[in-house]
Amino acid sequence: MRTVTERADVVPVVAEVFREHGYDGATLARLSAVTGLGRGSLYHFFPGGKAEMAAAVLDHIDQWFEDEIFALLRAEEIDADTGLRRMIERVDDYFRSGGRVCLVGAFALTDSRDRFAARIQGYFSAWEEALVAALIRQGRQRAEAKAVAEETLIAIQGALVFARGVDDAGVFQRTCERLATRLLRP
Amino acid sequence: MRTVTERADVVPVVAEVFREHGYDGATLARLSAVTGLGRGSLYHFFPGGKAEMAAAVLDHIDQWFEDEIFALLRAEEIDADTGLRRMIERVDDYFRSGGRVCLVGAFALTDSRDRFAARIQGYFSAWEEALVAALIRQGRQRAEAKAVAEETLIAIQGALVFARGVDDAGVFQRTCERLATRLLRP
DNA sequence: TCTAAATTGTACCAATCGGTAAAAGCTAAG
DNA sequence: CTTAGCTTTTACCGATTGGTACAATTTAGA
Repeated sequence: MRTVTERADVVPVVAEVFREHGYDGATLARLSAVTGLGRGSLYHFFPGGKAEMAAAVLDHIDQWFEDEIFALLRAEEIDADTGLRRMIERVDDYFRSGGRVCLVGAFALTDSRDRFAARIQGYFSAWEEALVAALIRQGRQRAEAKAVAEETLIAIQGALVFARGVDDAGVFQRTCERLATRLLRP
Repeated sequence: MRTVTERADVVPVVAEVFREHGYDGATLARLSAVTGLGRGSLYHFFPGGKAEMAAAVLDHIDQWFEDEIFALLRAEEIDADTGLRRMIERVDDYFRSGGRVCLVGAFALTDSRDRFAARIQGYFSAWEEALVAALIRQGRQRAEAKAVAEETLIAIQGALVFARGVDDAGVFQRTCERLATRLLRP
């Protein structure tokens, strides 16, 4: 091991601070405390400060979804239904059945959206396009596929907000079940 | 007029600051600037400071939805379908077709939820219950009504997040149209 | 018009904000 | 063992944070 701490190691833990507190609520003091790194070390890894940390977190999330979900939906060697079923499973797992919030969705709601507009838009668009591809491979018309994909992403984001609002994990699980019956061909 | 400025006058303008910037992003400097009131005046109307302002805003929103939407859904003298149609119209109007965000939803996503958990939960529950009442009056089974109501609130919240994320007002309008066909009896 | 209360402006507070500089410590290659 | 470069610590910066105290002002009722 060349270094005790690597930038790659600190990104996921920094991500949870942004996820739970939002951009403004993620103070350097908290980021420092939770990573165990002093301000100096933090600025060594992220010379751009808070903004660069948040950008790195968004890139990290993008990459995770690309590898674990989008690729699955696009892969020709995987049955479309199988890909869609796995997407739902992994999404349910990733968001801990609604116990975890979508960092990108949370950023989209406040004025932190303006700062990271391109990354936020990229996340949603990439997901939507991958979903459309799978739905078309399933045999659907492009128009129907686009509508279903949009509905799906809306349901996931909405379920995360609603589940947190009423503090009920059941909301997200019921949504995942509904999505399964709506997405999978009978 | 007894006073030039009343607490009731400042709540709506303060609300927009919380809506656009979130709880942490709504600084006293901004609240003071946008209301035209100095810190002293702000603390005269809201001795509890920022937390009391946010609480007042949440109460104000609660009241608006109660008067303009929930009452409509519960009123026995109004046809259930009519009430549901008007709800969709007023929601579309209130959220400016997705150009405006749900303050309660935004609060639910960060740790500001803990501070205002009861009010946030109350907002969502009241809406859901009013919706269920209208759907039952429409002739649906309670179980189906609950499922449709939950789906509806999820769709609204999700559409607001998604619309802002991809910066496309069309998202919210399409969602409203979908809701109309799903909620109204043919 | 006088007075008491409601309202506002000014000045201030400690704490924390994001960010910086540079010395000190550590690691791995030569 | 030296050295060069990565990493961390420590101390610090000015600006801004939420909040307070209180005098000055305005208002409404007698």
